[in-house]
Amino acid sequence: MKKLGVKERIIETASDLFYNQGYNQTGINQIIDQAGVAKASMYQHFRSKEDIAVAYLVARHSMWMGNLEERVSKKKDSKSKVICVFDYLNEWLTDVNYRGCGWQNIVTDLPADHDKIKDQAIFHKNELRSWVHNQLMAETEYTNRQAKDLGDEVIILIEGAIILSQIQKDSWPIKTAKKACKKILA
Amino acid sequence: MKKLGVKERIIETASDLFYNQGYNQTGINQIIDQAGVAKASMYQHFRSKEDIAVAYLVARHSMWMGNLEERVSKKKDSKSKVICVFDYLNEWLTDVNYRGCGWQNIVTDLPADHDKIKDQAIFHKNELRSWVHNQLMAETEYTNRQAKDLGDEVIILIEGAIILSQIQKDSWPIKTAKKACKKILA
Amino acid sequence: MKKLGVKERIIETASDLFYNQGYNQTGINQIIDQAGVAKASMYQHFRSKEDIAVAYLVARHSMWMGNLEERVSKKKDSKSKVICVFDYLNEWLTDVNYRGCGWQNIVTDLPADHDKIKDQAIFHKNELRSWVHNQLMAETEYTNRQAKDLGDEVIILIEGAIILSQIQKDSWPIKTAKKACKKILA
Amino acid sequence: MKKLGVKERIIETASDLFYNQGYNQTGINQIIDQAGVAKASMYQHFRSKEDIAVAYLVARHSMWMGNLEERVSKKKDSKSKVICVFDYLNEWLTDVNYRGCGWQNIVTDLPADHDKIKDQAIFHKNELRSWVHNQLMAETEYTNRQAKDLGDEVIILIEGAIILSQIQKDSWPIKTAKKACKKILA
DNA sequence: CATGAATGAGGCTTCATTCAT
DNA sequence: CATGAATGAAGCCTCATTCAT
Repeated sequence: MKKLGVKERIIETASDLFYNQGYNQTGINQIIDQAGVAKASMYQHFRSKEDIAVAYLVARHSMWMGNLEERVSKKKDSKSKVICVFDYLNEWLTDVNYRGCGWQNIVTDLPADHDKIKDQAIFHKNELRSWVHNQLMAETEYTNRQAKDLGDEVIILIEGAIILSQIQKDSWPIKTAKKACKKILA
Repeated sequence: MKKLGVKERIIETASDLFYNQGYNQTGINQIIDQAGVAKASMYQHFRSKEDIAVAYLVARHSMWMGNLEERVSKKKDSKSKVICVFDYLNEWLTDVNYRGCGWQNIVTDLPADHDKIKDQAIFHKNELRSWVHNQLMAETEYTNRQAKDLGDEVIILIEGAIILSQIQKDSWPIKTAKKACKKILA
Repeated sequence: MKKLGVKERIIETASDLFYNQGYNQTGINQIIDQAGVAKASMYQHFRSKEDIAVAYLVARHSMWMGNLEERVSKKKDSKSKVICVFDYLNEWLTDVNYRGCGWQNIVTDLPADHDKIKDQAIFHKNELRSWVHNQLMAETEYTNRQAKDLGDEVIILIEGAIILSQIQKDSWPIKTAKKACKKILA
Repeated sequence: MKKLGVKERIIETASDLFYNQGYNQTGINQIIDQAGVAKASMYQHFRSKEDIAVAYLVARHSMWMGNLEERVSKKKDSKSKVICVFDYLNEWLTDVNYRGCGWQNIVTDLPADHDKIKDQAIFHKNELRSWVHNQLMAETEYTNRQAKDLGDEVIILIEGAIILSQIQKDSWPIKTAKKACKKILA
C-alpha cells in the first residue's frame, strides 16, 4: 500500500519540491534524499533533471484539471462553470503552499534549451483554453465563434489573476477577475 | 561619451543578461566578463547578486514606465490611453528579445529569502496599477470608485496578456486582452 | 599498497598542511590539488573545511597518544612514565616540522562558531589529563586525590612547555618543565 | 579630548578586533570602518596588515605589563609578587572578553613570512621572563642562578595556565598553577 | 534496482593592497 | 589626511551527471 515504486516516489517528491521551492532551487540530491532513492536509480528512470520536471508537470496537469472539473461539477450550466473557475482559484490561493501556477513559474527562468518543459507549459495552457472553449460552446447562447472569442478573454483573466495574486500575495486579483468575467460573459 | 562608469556598465550588462537569460541562468562571472569589470570592483558597488538584480529592476521600471507614457502620449483621452497599453505590449512583444515581464520572470523562481527582489516586483506592479487608476480617474465619466474597480480589471488583463503571450510565443493574448479591455471600459 | 582511498588521502594531506601551515593558511584548493582529488569528491566525504579539520584532529589524537604510550613504555614505574612525557616532547621538538601543539594552534584563531574544532581540542586535552591522572593513580605512593592534584600541575607544565618552546623556538622550556615536574612529584 | 589621531584610532580599533576576533578573522575593511578612517589613510600609517598587528602587540605589551606591575604592587616581598601573577591571570580570565594570550593566539596560525609578529611574541615572552627573573633575584633567599632557574619554572606555569584555561574555558588551570608555583618557590 | 564515489565546471563572495582624485 | 574606485587572487561550496560495484 504505502510503498510506492521508485519512479512514483521520485515524481511525488519532485513535485512537492519543484512547486514549493522552485525548479532552480531544488537540487537532484534533495530529491533523491527525500525520496529515499539512489542516484543511479533515479537516472535509470529519468535521463535528466529536465525529464523529472516534465513528469512533474504531466502529473500536475492531471491533478489540476481533475480538481477543476470536480470543483465546477456542482454548477449546472456551462457559463456558471466557467465563472466558478475563479472560485477554484480562490480556494487554491488560500492553500498554505500557494506559489502560483506551476507552469508559469517553471517557464520563466529556465536554462536556455529546456524545450520539453516549455512544451509542457504550452500544452497545459492549451488544454485549459480548450476546456474553457468547450464549456462555452456548450452554451446555446453563443455561436462557436463567439464561444472561442469569449473563452480567450476569460483565459487572459485567469492567467492575470494567478500571476498577480502570487506577486501581491493577495486575493483581490482573483475577485476582480471574477467580476470582469461575469461582465464579459453577460 | 562611450566610457560609462563601472556601476552603469554593470547594471546595463546585468539588465541584458537577467532579462534575456533569466536570473538563475546568469552568473556573476558572466556579468563581470561582459561588463569588463573586476569581480571585486563589482562587489564594491553591489553587496550581492540580489542587489544587482534590484538595481536592474529599478532601472527597468523607469525605462518601462517611461516608454509606456511616451507610447500613450499620442492619445488624447484617458480611456484611449489605457486601451493603448495593449498596443504598447504588442510592439514590445515583437522585440527580438521579448521574454515577457521582467518582474514576473524574476519573482517566480527565486532562492528563498530574496525579499528585496520580491519587493521590487510588488512595487512595480503597484505603480502600474496606480497609473491605470489615475488615468481612469481623470475620466469624468467615472467616479473614483468606478475608476479603481475598472482599472483593476484592466490590470488583470495586462498581466494575463503578458504571461500568456510569453508562454504561447504568440500575440493573440494581447489582441484578445485589448478587445476585452474595450468592452470593460465601454 | 600505494593507492589509498580518497578520504584517507584527503585526511593525510590536510593533516600535513593544517599542522605545518596552519588552518587559516591552508585553502581547500591546496588540499585537493595536493591530494589529487576533485573538489566535489572532497565534499562528498566532508561537509565542510571544518569537518576535515575535525578528522585531522581525530587522527592526530590517535597518533599522538599512541606515540606517547610507546615512548613511555620503556619506563617501569608510573612516576617515571609521567616524567618521561617531557622526553617525548623534547624529541618531538627536534622534528623538522615542529610547530607546537596542533590543538593549541588551531583553536587560537578560528572563525566564529567553529565549535566542532574547539570541542576536539577540549577532548584531546581532557584525554591527556586523564592519562596523567591514571598514571599517578597507579602509584601506591599517592591517594587518588593527590594523584589528580599533582597530575593537574604536571599538565600545566606540559602545556606551558609546548607553547613556549614553539614561540621561543628553543628547547629550554621543555627541559625546565621536566625539572619542575620532578620536583612536584618528589 | 575625544578625537584621537588617525593612527591611534586604528591601533585602538585593531587591538579590539585582533584580540577579540583573531587576526585572520579581522579584515582590513572592518578595521577602517570601525575606526572611521579612509583606507588610504590607513596605508599611509601602516605598510601592511602585519604592521598594524605589530603596533597592536606593542601597545598591548605596555598595557599588559603595566597592569601586571600595578596588580602586584600591593605585595611587599618579591616572592609574593610572583605568586600574585596568578591572581592577575585569574582576574583577567573573568573578563567578558577573555580570549587567552594575544601573543600566543596570533603566533599560532600566521601566514608563512610574518616574522615581525613572531618577533613581537618572542620579545613579549622574554620581557615577562626577565620580569620574573628580576623579581626573584631581588630575593636574598636565592642566588641569581637559582632565581633564574626557578623563574623559568614559574614562566612555564604561567604559559600553561593561560593556554589551558582558554581551551578549557575554566579557571582551574590558573588555580592549580598558583599552587604549583608556591611549591616551587617554597 | 541500490550504493555512493568521483568528477569538471561553475556558483557567490572576500581578501589585502594600490591608485587617482 | 580623506575618499572610494579598481584590482587579481583566492576563499569555500554546490551543481547535474557518470560510472564501477
